[in-house]
Amino acid sequence: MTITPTAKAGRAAPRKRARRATQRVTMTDVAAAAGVSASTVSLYFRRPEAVSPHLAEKVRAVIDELGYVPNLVAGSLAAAQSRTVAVILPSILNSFYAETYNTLQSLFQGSRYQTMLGVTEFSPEVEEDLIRAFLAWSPAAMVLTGFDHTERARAMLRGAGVPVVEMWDMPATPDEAVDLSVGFSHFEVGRRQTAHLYDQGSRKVAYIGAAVHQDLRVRSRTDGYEDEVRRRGLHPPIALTAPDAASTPVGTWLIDEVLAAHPDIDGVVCSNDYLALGAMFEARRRDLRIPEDLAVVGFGDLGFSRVSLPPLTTVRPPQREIGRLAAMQILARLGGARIPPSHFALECELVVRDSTRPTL
Amino acid sequence: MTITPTAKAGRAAPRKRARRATQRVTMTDVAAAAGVSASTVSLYFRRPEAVSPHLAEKVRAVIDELGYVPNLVAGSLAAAQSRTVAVILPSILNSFYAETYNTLQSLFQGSRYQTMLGVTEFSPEVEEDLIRAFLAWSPAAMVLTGFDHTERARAMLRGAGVPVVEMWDMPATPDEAVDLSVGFSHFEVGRRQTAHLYDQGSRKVAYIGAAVHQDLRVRSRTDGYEDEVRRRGLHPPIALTAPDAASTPVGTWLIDEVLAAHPDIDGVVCSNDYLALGAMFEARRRDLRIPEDLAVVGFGDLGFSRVSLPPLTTVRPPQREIGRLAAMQILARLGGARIPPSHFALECELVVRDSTRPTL
DNA sequence: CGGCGTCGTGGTAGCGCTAACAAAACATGG
DNA sequence: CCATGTTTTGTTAGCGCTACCACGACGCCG
Repeated sequence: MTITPTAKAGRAAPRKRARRATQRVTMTDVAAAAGVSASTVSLYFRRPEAVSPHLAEKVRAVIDELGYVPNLVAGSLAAAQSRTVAVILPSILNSFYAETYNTLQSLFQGSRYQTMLGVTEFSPEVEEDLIRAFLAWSPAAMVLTGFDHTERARAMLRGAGVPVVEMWDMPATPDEAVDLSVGFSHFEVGRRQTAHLYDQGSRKVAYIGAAVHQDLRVRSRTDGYEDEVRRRGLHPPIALTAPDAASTPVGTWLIDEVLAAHPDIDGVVCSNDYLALGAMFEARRRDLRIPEDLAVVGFGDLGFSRVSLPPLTTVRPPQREIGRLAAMQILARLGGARIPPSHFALECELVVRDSTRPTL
Repeated sequence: MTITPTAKAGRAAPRKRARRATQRVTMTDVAAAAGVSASTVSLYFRRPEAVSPHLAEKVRAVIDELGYVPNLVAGSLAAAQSRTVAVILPSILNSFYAETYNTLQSLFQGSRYQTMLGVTEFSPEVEEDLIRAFLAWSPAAMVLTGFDHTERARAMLRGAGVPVVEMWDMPATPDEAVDLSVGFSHFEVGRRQTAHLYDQGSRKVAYIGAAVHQDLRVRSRTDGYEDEVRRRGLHPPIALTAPDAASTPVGTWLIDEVLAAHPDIDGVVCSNDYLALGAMFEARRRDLRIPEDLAVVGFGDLGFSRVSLPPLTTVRPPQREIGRLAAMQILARLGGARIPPSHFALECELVVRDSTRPTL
């Protein structure tokens, strides 16, 4: 005879549903301890000045005593909006994007908004996923880099009903942007870098770029270079680009290739200061004099550019200013201002140093 | 006779509370359209394999058709936990921390967790605020850098009841760590950098460091340097440090100062490759030969170190491996594994290049 | 002094989802 | 074919907060 295993004794009357344990201090606890209603506590957080000083003091004391931390998840659900701003960057290894993020974070933090950062590594598909994920958190605003999104991403952004800022580029046409944008013309930057080399005496100027296929902004700078070369008409454009991310080793490699094919170039425009640094290392290794034999101009004005050997002429993008303007526009909108979709065009500064300035 | 302004007509019977407009597609909409219950849709998202293929197909179709995006805020509230991992870094301008973040993001994304990034700029107070803000989102886990937190921050972390990983350092005693940790000994790194210079023939080795007061890890490396110098007993330690963030210009400035006070040093340990780069630029500007007159060792193995002039000897920290291990431990815990608080000690690799290798 | 607007406070219905439970549908074995 | 498991699906009560509304207490004015 088999023994019935685990003969469960007659199950008790349908016991009360187990209350899900959450030992966390809630707003209701605070209200009870302070002898006020939950709405008063809520009001105290959202508009402290609307609560009488007497009660406010009492609430404050209880909050401190109990160590109450408001549950933002619940708050965001009830308000159908969170105090979160989603920021999407192509890369944070690129220090200019990183600096823009720093500016954004500190400005938003000052207004009690939390930033969430996502990194796409230049893939529009990854970007689409990130946008979807962030939107599921009902952010108060979205900040993106560039205008290169998938159709679906664009649709989600349009339908989100929150301020959207696209930064670090300029829309070709007004409706290329989803909403607001802050940036500058990379085409102009490329042209200006190139013109500067000719103006300093170069007669044959090449271009080296990295991540061109992923980063449309690099592409625009390349276009600016080609345009200026054609305008001068001294030689056909010589542009060599690598699919890899911009780095110093890639710079040495690219300049090596360019010099092999065109030993007579006397100037080179680089899509990035890291590339320029690599190019300069390689040039010196070949005993080329900079700028006499090869003038070099970069982009980014990274930390080392000021003190490299020789100091590097470069274009300084308004990294901080981009972040500041983006944050300001968003905060104004969130504050109720009716700002129409618009673009804020900034300028880059050409910082001339010895890598293009012949010593007399 | 005054006309009553805006004589509100006898207010209608307490009208039904205005339903807050939310045109967003909800799970209930999906359920209705698919002819199933909401919990089936919910189940479909959490454990698709538990739903019969027939219904799953139907649900999937409706989701696509309606473009439904689950509201994670509501989900997190109900589940009392979100699929979010908070990551706090001291800086993202420092590319090794940035690389660790990249690794974390991609690993967590693969397991459908979203990362939230906060940057402290090396301030424990900012860190405390960030921790408080993140905790209000009930993250599934927290990842921090180092062990230097305020007492309140530590208390919050202990009470959070979620996995906590502190990375990039080694706890002095087991209970210095809140929970899990992944890192390596910076003291050992400092010692090893110094020993290497002596072993390569240097007789008088100085140390330059940046951000020492903010970054305890730099402090540990400095201690390692001093320990090794004392052990060799050839000269007293010569350490010069700057409060600024590590950068190439700071490197040129520091080596300048050191050489002014101690013209006879023949080796320098740098807390960071950027500093080392600056030091090398300045040394070459003074026509010092590297490594014959001055050997240089850095830390970080940044992109340029491999191709600089000369290539830089440096210590390569396991940036990716730190991120990978941290993510693995957390995912294991979240998957139900019972891992006790523990430390994972990693090794750094000394990469010897020409800046310390005399050419024969 | 009564009516009315304003201010401060409290009551309460959701926000959209998950988890616990219950019920239904299906499978299995004697 | 029934008794007994095992899936699969449905029902419902919250999660902790905010927004809307109601209400009482004042201050003000004619």
